[in-house]
Amino acid sequence: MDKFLTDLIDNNLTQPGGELFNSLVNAHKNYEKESEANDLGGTIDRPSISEQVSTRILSMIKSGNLKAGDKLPTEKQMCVALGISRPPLREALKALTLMRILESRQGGRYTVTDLSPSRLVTPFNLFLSVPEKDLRKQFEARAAVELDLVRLCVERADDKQCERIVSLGADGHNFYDDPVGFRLMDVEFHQAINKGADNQILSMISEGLYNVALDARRLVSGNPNVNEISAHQHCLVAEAIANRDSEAAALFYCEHLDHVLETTLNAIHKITENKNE
Amino acid sequence: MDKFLTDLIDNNLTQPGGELFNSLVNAHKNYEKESEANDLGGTIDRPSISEQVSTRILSMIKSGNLKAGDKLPTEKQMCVALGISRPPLREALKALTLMRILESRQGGRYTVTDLSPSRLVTPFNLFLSVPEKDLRKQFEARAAVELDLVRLCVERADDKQCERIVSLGADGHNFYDDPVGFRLMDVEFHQAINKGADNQILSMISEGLYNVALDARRLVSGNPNVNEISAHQHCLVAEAIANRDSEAAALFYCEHLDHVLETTLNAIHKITENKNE
DNA sequence: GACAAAAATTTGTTTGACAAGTTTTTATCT
DNA sequence: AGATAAAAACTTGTCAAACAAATTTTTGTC
Repeated sequence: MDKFLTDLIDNNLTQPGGELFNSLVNAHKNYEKESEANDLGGTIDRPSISEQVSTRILSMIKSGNLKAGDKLPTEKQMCVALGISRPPLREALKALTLMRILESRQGGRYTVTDLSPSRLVTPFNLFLSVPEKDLRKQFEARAAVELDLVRLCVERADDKQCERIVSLGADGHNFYDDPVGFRLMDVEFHQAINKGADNQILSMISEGLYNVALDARRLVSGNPNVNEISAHQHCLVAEAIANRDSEAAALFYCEHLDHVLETTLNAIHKITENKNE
Repeated sequence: MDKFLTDLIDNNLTQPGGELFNSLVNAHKNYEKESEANDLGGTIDRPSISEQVSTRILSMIKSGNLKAGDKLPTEKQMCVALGISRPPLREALKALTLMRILESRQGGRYTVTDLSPSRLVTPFNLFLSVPEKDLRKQFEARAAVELDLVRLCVERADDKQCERIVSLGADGHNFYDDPVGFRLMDVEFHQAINKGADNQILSMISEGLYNVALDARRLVSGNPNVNEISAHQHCLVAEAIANRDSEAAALFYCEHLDHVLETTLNAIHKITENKNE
């Protein structure tokens, strides 16, 4: 654990921001001199300590000095190592916590999360939060991303992954009357396809879009008929993937998206009608 | 400005997390009673104040109560409005600052950034911009999104928009030796296509991916030969769009992406070779 | 040696203070 | 009266010390 502290202070000096952090360690005590020492016209907008620390920790994760599951030293230790006080350090730590890069519990220590894409999507769906008016465009975007994921899945998934997709598709028939169960299965099904496609970036985007649409989906998943059709379409997609038929898989998936969109729009219309009564 | 404070406290109660925040406003003063009042088995892992505040502000941005460019009240005002002390509030504020959602200057106030995808993606190119293996996947994702944008553009762009795309494509020939100018033109060209496609969600994703790749692109855009080929491909794409030939446009765009990917990979290889010397 | 209670440790929060930069006000001069 | 510069007020950035709440470690007992 001591190793972390030394790394935190003086490692990766070649990386951008390294020299900046060195000046940080010397703190602001000799700050009057810094202005003339830093005469290379560099940092006009001196970043705050919390920013420097958080980018520092991020760069340690990037360079592999800090891996998923690692425990950080205590706040006190980091404070004395960096020569700063607790509030700025905590600001940096909490910033990384909000980004789902670190986790903390009162009494315990800060730990690095698994850094899985599903965890890191959170900020992405910030600008994906769109009113239901744009539901069609939302599904247009999903079609672009997810159809490509399906095609990639056909191309790359191994037999084991195909099996899982088929089995998840078949599972859907058991959840016609169980909205929560059906949604959970649905998530699993889509994630299995994403995993088979083996492109984290696209998966991340897909998950973000999926989560945005999830509120609306809650409206329709209570309908057994809708679920039955969805389950059937899942099976068709799964079969096509297992048969390595890219075109068919994309086609069936497209139909599935259309179906979900239509039923969602219907549900929204019904609700707005009821409201107007 | 007063409006913000009232909104911050008691708006959007229907949103998830709303009731949680209400209990926050009442603070921990009557915390002993909360345990029996909160008997519905709810929050076992009580999120920290800073987390609650930051998600609160985020939800205000999502719901439109807080728009780009808005100034926040002072820390003091927010503290008394929420009934919390400065450090937790600052932790929340700095977390959003690190995510490029807020900006702050010493002495000034916190302001909401323009919330552009290029800004919000910055903290994340940490994870995406690293190894060249991921570069291919990155371009795979771009292909999925941008090819669809091109197809939509062919479908929806009016004549005026087509003209602009063609003219921007032709402009490229003037910037073979001007890396900065060429990149600016490149951005305009892509944005013109995005605008013609008329799907904000896909445009945002595309812009985000584009900006992630921008660091790498800086490496190659200094090469006049590369720029010449790119400009030529732009023209082909623009022509196809103007002719409403969806297939051709997608094909040429695909070639363009391949070309950029290849030249970028070459540039990276050269750099790593030089490092090993 | 296993288990429960107590102590020490650690994060979460509060209060108060000062430094550094920005904005507003005030005073002065033309 | 209006423009300009100095000064005051304000705001964010940082530090310090303290306590509350939860966890981990130690200790004591059986």
